[in-house]
Amino acid sequence: MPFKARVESEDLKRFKILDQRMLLTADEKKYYKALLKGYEGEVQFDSLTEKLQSDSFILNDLVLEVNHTKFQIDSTIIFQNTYHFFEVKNYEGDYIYDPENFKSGSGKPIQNPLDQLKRSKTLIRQLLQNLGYNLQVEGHVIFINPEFTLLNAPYDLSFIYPSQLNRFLKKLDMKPSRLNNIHIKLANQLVALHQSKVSMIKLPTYEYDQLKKGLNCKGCDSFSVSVQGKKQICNECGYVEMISTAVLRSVEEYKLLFPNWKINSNIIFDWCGGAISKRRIGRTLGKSLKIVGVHQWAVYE
DNA sequence: GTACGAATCGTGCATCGACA
DNA sequence: TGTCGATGCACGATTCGTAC
Repeated sequence: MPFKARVESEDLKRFKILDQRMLLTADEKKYYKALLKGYEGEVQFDSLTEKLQSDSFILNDLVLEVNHTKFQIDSTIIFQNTYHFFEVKNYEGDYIYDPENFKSGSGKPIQNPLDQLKRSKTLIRQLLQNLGYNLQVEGHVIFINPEFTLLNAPYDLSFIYPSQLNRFLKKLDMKPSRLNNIHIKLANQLVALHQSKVSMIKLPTYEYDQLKKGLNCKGCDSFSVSVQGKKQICNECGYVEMISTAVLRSVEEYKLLFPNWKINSNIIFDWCGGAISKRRIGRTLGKSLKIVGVHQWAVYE
């Protein structure tokens, strides 16, 4: 059980909704797929670190700030004498190592993860120093995807390839470690310093009118659904969901995309594409949300 | 499988009440 | 004073769970 678990960021959720409800440009789509793949890789790495038996604290996904510089750490493990941090890459296919430019198989230059690692290491050292801790800092780039190959790579202990991952974690797990109150204090401080509201994701611009309205399927995201009694049935995959649940799920999407907008049955009626009557929507909202005000000034919170 | 009751839903109508 | 969205009520239809 990690000291700080990873949660899917609100911006990634927003991107997913936008992908379903509007036509993204090719670049936006590519960017979203890369973000999603990166997140999946991090989750995959989390599932491996969770198995560690040694006395350690795992903190996933930290966004910290030192001297007005923000930086993100995919995964952190605090041992007795060492602060391990990890940059997880879910790259797939052949990549070519070049000290100047890391290149994908197609020859497209990408940022060398070692540069990112060095920068994070410097900032972490500064942060620990500022907080008054004297721990050794070690960083690694984890290539999590088994289909990844890095050509022309120098021997560098900072890179952990898929074939090395299990051995690496096993070695890490054998590290003698005994945590005490100082480590608990550090872990709590890091969680407190974590800037959950800061997002490194750049969302496409969107407006209500350009978004697709309607209820969608929880199983396959299709908007081709039928309402039969109390249930919504997907015409594509056959997934069955209670109407009330589908409406509330849709309301959550609306709230994510328009956090400052008011919610009433009329707006949600439109957001759901008019598939469900306003009275039914009103009843559903009334059961799960708090209503403030009356008549046309009523707002659900 | 059938019967039954409870819960839920859709519809229509009237009413409420702050606002323009 | 008209507008407009929420609300209450009545009624019938549908769905669901339970017992037999």
